[in-house]
Amino acid sequence: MAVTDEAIEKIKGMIVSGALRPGDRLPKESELAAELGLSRNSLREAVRALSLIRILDVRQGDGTYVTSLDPQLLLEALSFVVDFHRDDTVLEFLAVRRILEPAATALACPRISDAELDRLQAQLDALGPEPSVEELVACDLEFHRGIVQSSGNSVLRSLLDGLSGPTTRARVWRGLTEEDAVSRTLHEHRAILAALRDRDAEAARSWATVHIASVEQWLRSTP
Amino acid sequence: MAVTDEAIEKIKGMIVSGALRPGDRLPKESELAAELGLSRNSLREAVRALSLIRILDVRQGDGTYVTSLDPQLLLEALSFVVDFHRDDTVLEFLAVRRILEPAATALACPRISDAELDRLQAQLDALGPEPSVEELVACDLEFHRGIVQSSGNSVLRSLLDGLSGPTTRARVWRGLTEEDAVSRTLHEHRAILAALRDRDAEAARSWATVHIASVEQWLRSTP
DNA sequence: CCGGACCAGACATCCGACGTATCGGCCCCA
DNA sequence: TGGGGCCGATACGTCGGATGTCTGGTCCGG
Repeated sequence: MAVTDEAIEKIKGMIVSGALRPGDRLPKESELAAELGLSRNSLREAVRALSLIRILDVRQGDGTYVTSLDPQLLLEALSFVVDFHRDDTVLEFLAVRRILEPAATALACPRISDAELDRLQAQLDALGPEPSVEELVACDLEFHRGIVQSSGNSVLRSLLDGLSGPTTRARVWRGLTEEDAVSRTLHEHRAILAALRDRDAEAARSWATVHIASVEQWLRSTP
Repeated sequence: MAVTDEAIEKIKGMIVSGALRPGDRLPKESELAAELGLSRNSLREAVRALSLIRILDVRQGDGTYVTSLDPQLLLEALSFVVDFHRDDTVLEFLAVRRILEPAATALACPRISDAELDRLQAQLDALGPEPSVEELVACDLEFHRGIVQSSGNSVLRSLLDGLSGPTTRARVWRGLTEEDAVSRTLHEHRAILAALRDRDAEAARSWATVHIASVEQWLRSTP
């Protein structure tokens, strides 16, 4: 195995074993390189790789630190990876969202605060009559994120965040600019909010399912 | 932004835009470095980072290639990331599995082949009366993987694979060595198989839920 | 006491050289 | 002529050192 890969494994080992804990500072590059028995250049490759997936946080002029290792932070890397997927797998991603999102909505039902419901409602109302694709994407993202956030499961939240990042959503909405599709989707958003307000978990779950399924069906019918 | 990060973005852009397609070979390091306007060392850091998450595949003496970009391959990186999570989030991961796994089992119900069912059955039967933790983990992993594989959704498959990798599962099973917990879990495996054989999706889904919930409950009751 | 200049430390980037694995063509030997 | 091994070209792997740039803390003057 290459020395760089060894270094990645060793650093991973130090973190997993607890020798390095979240927030800890690593020895400076030259020392760590000597310690692991490789050159500073090769070590930098390892550090850079771990930095890309948010395991390490390097600050020029300061030092290299272990991140908080929060699920949110780590799964954020998922978003980066998802961006590489080709359009032909968007339906598979949507199918997974169709599983997770209703469940998340049901989980959020008894937990979401009235203030948050008000905020989401206001956000829907703020959308003008002729929204741009960018506005739709941002609104859609914020709406679902707000609900999932209230599910109380940070792994679930990060996963859905990553799976339906800006790229994926933009792909979907780009195809949804037809008038009726947009208005129907926004209507479904309102229905989900109403069910949450009634604390009716089963209705909220069903509306979430219907919402995703309708998007799915729309995508399937238009090549 | 650092030149290396720029390089990562540029290479990502080349792939997402279609200029580089799966299987394509990149220009050699020195050329690509000149093209992107940075040194070979810095470029190597970018390539190494993208290689860690399976976007690129570097072969010494040959060249650097874009991977197949299959969902399976890309989400495989998820497993690496998940390994870093601390034990206190294992319940959140399990909660997500509890959502995904029953759905995957239901999806697999009409699709899984008799041959695959036989294979999984044989594997369960092959487990001795005093299995080691390693054997239990391997068996558990293969059982669920076999079912999820038959769901027909490669994103779902990869996601569950990544979420419940060896590390996570080992953590769970390490706490499950008590006699009755093991036998009960294995019994649930058999029940899931039986439901699949009957092509009873609702029963299969419920057994899968019960299966995960019981593990969850067990973990929750033992600090 | 406060603010700005200064300085040491640590990461960022680059260069050039050498090691090593791979591939493919050339040559030799049946 | 067909096959197999040798060998060099090619490209990644690793290294050491030099220099730039940024950050944080210290020290001094107002």
